[in-house]
Amino acid sequence: MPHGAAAALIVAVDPGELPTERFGMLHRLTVAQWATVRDACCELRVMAPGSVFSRKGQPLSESILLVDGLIGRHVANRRGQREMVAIEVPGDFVDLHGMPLGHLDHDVTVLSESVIAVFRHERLKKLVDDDPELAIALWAMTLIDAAVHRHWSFRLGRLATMARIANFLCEVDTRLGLSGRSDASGFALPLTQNDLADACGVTPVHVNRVLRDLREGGYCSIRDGRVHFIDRDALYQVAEFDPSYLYISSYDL
Amino acid sequence: MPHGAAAALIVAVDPGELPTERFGMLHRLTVAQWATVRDACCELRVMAPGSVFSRKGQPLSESILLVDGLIGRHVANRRGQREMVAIEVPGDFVDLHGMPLGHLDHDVTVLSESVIAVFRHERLKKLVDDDPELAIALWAMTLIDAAVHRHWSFRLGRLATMARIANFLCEVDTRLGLSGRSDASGFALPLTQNDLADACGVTPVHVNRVLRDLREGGYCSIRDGRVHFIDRDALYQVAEFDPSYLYISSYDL
DNA sequence: CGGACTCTTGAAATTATTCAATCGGGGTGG
DNA sequence: CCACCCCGATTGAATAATTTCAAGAGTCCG
Repeated sequence: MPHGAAAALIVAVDPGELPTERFGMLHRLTVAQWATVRDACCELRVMAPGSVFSRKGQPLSESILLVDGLIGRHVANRRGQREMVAIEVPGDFVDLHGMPLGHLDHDVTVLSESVIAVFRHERLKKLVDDDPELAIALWAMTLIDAAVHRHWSFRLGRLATMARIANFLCEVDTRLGLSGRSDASGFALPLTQNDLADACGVTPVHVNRVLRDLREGGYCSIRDGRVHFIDRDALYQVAEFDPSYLYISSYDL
Repeated sequence: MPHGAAAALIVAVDPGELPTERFGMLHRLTVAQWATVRDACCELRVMAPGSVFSRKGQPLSESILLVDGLIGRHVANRRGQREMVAIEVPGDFVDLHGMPLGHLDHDVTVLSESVIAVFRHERLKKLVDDDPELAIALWAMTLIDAAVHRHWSFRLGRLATMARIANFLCEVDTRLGLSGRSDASGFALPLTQNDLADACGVTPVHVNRVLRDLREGGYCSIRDGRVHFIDRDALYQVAEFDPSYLYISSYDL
């Protein structure tokens, strides 16, 4: 398969493989709500990195939950300028907003090999029609998404590049931590410097230099698709990271 | 009253003054839905510019709809750095997301004298519990909010400053146009250059220079709190503005 | 081995910020 | 009533941050 192609489902998996335990942002649902939602899943798929799950404007009839891996959402203009406007970690609904809206304003791209759970809109619609509490819970999950967007605007508009990249890393660390995918030594982050540049609104060359500064400044280093903390507290400090926008305290942990 | 103080309700108005006709984003509701929502309004208020409607973290029991004026939402950190992460125009629900979430991750500030309609969460909750279609419609309105956030991330991350400021102006023009508040000559925009700087992630000094470039480049000028088009098409061009992210085509006009 | 992609570094050019100063209008206190 | 003050707008000059252009090294893969 040619590199960078808009590839393709690798393999379909039995939806029974979907964890019965909540993980990540799914902790916002009660145990009963997750059981209800989980039952509505029609399919599990494994997707290859580089594949495009859906494109801006395309009519949608299903939404997906990320079970494992990393997915990005990108806004692009005609000139091919691309900005990553969101990154999804396990436990996130990637495009639940496609259900009320019908189509998306951005592309959805698989950043690293991912397992996704597919939900047909008609079944989700029935769930929320029948259960106003569940509707509010799912609504709230999309609203946290929006809160993260706001934080990204703040990060892009007001933080200097070192703080900006550090802040991005802290967010991913914190969100991955919600599903046990981060520990005191660091976390897996299989992104290229190009991806980081897309997410942080700078050029790849500049990302490279700032990562060196973070490394030489004793904050963290990135090697082999993994962030290694050198001084985690210092990193959070230089990032000016305050996780309150993630609304984690209101999770049902 | 001291200048810049966190002031104050000017006057309460009879909720009967709330228009029976839909305006702006409210066109996304059906006529019947708007009648239902409108009935749930408990109060109309006029607020002075500079007053803070609500602050990050503060528990909320009501949400507001902007009827007239301009309202900004700001994210700030401890160091006092402030970024405007959203601007609200008439017809927008300013903090509907406060209902499912309970508190906000940002401040809500009145940018110019505004009329707001107040809705108690308990009444909104009852509306959405009783009417799944209305719930989805309100949900979708908050999702368009998120789509605008994504566009702001794109704008901040990928557009050069002139395109960035122009793009901001085009967005406000388009959104104000939905309630007849913009015409071929321009539109009222009672913001300071400082506000523009907050919204576009640059310094006020730089905003000033770029506004001069826009003026001398024959795009638009800002005088007396009003944007005057010199060449509206050229402005939209230099802004690389594509309004699809506003989901206007799916309005019930 | 060739090709594609990623990471890395240097140097020059460009963009944006910072610091400093001026100007004008609107409102305030004397 | 008027001098004063604050704020917003404006400009210049020096400094700092970032991009652009160019080149080279390492790696993976067919």
